[in-house]
Amino acid sequence: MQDLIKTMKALSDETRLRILNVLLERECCVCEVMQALDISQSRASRNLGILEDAGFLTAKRDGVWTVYSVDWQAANRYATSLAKLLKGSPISNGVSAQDKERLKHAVRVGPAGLRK
Amino acid sequence: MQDLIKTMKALSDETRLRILNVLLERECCVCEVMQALDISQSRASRNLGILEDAGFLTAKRDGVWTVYSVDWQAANRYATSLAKLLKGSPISNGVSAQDKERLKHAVRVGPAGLRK
DNA sequence: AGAGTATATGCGGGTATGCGCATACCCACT
DNA sequence: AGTGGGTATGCGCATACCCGCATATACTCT
Repeated sequence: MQDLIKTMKALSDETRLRILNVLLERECCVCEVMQALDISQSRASRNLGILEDAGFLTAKRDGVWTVYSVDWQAANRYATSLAKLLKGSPISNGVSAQDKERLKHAVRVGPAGLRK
Repeated sequence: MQDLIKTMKALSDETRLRILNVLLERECCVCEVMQALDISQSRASRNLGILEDAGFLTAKRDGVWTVYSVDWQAANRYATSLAKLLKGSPISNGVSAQDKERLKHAVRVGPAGLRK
């Protein structure tokens, strides 16, 4: 579940969505991204790093440049797994299983009702 | 693009993913969710509201209870649009279009290089 | 109307996030 | 080795987020 959260967090920022949008066009080094989005160098670098850490991008060194490109395979994996989630397949996870177990015994009374 | 960000933000929280997971099982009122996840009432209510605002849930009043259920149609819409995004279809948006335009003129030089 | 219960929300505090600035790091070239 | 340019990162600040507590609101029943 933590991986899924990291994935979603990576996609819930405008800068990073714009980066992804640009990288879908073609692979870029940091300085190209900063020019395309008209943002600072540290901002570009950091957000590229976050997207890479989340698994959406791969980085390769090309001399002085670090070239980032979309990891299509991983992106597809995320897309399909998320689609599956939203179409009804529940999260297979320890915590989630506990939740569902407790749900079986849950009744329509709130905190006050339970206090009795 | 702001909608997409809101959608992703809604999914980037453990509590909300657990709620979604439980609601995929069956529709629930607030007090059932708080029991299933063993969380406080305000926490359950607030996060249910966030998921509803993002479009994943619909709420209907049933007497004292507010019953939340997954909006399958909307969820499917999100799933497919995200899948499309990750499979290469760029974001159609004013800002993103500007970015791509600037990308055409971007070159492999950084801030120092541009200063010259 | 009044009491009781379920849900929503204002408020304050702790934590996480995103950014710019400055600087460290890394690589190529001389 | 030293210099220059591209990239990563520590730090501090402003802001956003999440939560619990207390309270307000909504609904039902007597």
